[in-house]
Amino acid sequence: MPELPEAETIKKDLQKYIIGKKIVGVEVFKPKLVKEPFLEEFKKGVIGQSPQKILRRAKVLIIQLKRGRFLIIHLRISGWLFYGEPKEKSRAVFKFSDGNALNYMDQRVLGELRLRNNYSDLKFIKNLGPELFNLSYKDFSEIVRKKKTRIKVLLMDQAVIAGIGNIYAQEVLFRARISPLRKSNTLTEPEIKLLYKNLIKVLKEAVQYGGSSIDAYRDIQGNKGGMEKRLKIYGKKGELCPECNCSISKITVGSRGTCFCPHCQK
DNA sequence: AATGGGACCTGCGCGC
DNA sequence: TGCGCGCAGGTCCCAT
Repeated sequence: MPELPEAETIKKDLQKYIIGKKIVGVEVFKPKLVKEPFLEEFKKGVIGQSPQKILRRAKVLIIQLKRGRFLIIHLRISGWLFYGEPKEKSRAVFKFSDGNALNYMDQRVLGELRLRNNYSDLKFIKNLGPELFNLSYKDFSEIVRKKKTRIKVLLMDQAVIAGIGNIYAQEVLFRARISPLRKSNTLTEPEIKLLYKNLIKVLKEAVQYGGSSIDAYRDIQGNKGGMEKRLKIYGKKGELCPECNCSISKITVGSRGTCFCPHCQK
């Protein structure tokens, strides 16, 4: 679910709500979520700990604890966090000494919880390319001109640029008027410029509006994001294109559903 | 090397 | 009303 803007929203919320508080209890209702160490050791290691700092790398949340330990939360597709009363559908609950709980919510149970001494050698961290907001136009342009893969697949390749997923890839391509099927190395200089500009603009806009709540995603207080109302193409198959009034198409690109306007996006 | 499909899971909405 | 199917924000693994 969460792409960069949703993860960034959660990061800011966590900074506001859990820094310095003490974890006094942990319950895990879906043991499969805990990838390491073994469940009992995970619980023992987390209890008594206190979040010092919240980090984000791409779509992954990293909670820095004391004594050089890190609680790593990968939300995958349907994960989100809720701070408050323990919730009925929680997959895991971290109880704090102030009586509140950080609930790990995840309809599809595809997420991951890990307790480790480091995070940089985890596969889904170490293989990441540069963060989108740290990527210069020069570097972006070089990547796009060099690669032959379809542009949408490239945008979603975390080893190339970290943080973009299926919602924002579609959204950015629509705004840049580029077909998701175009081979990366066929983009012209003005197209690459427009794409870069929109990448930064749309993702910043999404952070500003607290991410997109298409289905499950909520912020830490359980509120919807504001960005889904501003999406122009994602999930709008059969609706009218806001630019040209043509019907919006849906195809599969990189084995993911992809909406686009065949008239506007060339 | 790059690409495509399936697996991992649950639950929703749709059509019959 | 009930059931089966397709589909969903990510990532990894395998076959080609």
